[in-house]
Amino acid sequence: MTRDEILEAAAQIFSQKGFHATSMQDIAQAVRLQKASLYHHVSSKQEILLAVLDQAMAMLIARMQQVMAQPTPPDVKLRQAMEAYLTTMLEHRDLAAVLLLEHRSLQPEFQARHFPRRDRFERLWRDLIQDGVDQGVFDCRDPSMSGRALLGVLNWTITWYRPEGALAAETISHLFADLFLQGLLKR
Amino acid sequence: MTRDEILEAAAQIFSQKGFHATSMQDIAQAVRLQKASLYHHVSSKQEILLAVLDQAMAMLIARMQQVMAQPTPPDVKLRQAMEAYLTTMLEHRDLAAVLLLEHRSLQPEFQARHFPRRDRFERLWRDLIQDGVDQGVFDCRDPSMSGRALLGVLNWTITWYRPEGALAAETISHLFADLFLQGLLKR
DNA sequence: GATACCCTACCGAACGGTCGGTCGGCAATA
DNA sequence: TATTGCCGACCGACCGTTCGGTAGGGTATC
Repeated sequence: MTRDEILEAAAQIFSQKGFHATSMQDIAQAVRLQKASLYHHVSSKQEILLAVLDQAMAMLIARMQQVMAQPTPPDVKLRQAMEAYLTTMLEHRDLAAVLLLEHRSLQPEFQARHFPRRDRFERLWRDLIQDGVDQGVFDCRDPSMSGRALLGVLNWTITWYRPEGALAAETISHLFADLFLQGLLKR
Repeated sequence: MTRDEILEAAAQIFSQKGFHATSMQDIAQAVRLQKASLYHHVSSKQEILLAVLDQAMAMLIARMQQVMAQPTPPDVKLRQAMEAYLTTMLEHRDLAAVLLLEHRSLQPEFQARHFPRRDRFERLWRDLIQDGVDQGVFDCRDPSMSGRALLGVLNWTITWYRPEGALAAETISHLFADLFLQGLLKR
């Protein structure tokens, strides 16, 4: 039994029942250990949550920076970023769900460590949109608010997406990208 | 002390700390009662949650049906619906936050009662978009997915909006409506 | 080859504390 | 006298965490 296996199991149960509704007993049972044995690998339940959050952020940041670093036109880059973000999230739904919905269960000292990382990540999106505006490709009154809208569309997906559903992550990301770039109105 | 005051206080604390992190003690303290006294007004903690969810749904449905019932062009109606939804949500942030984020803390029997109502509500949005497509005002490949995107933008607002921020609910709703209808691309 | 030692992984039992919820009774009102 | 609203005391269950101990494999010493 490794620490990573424990984190993975914990993420799965956290994403299903929520952090506070999950007991150390639940996690121990999932990895077929006694709950006392968990403390050989982790120091507290809060530490598990923080580690899961860190893992999720690291994965998303790595995947996004690949896209962001390319010298691509803003509209194409936005499409790529959306696809990268959505596919990564939906491939690791447990991690993503915990990241997006359970961060408020962190104790304050850990939140202080986590929030700056998250803010830096969200700024990537805002900057991407701002670039598009500066280069005359995008037209929008409030780039910061457009960024929030975009993250809303993408993040909310975690609340309704089911892998057995008909649509693949790529398909969804294309539909969302078309909608977000072209708008709903007929032209 | 009335039942409604208890529900209101509970909603506020639920929205702040989450359902499972909130104790009956917390709620009692907020309304300056002893914990035992709460049970004179409500039958269980779960019942409080269900009541709060019901209240939130009822409020949103009432407000939305006013807009939906009008014989207005789909694009205008969509703008109005977005504004109605967002202003109602942000005026009653506690209720809305519990509705959107805590429904999974409901015990299964109560979820079975709640989810159909929520699904019916979400179908209102999808139908509105479908109407727009049928009337040739909207252009979209997958109305159901556009509805999900729209609800994502709107619902996610509850996670970042702070009333002391610069933007009023109406302003935000107008920005989102422009973005959603026209798209981000310059034309 | 036998002995002593240590380390990793694990477990059973128990800790203090908090949880949601119950119960009998008190005081005010009608 | 009956009812309503409230409270103090209490319950069993479960919580996260700690502790002492153990099984087993490696490893250095004799």
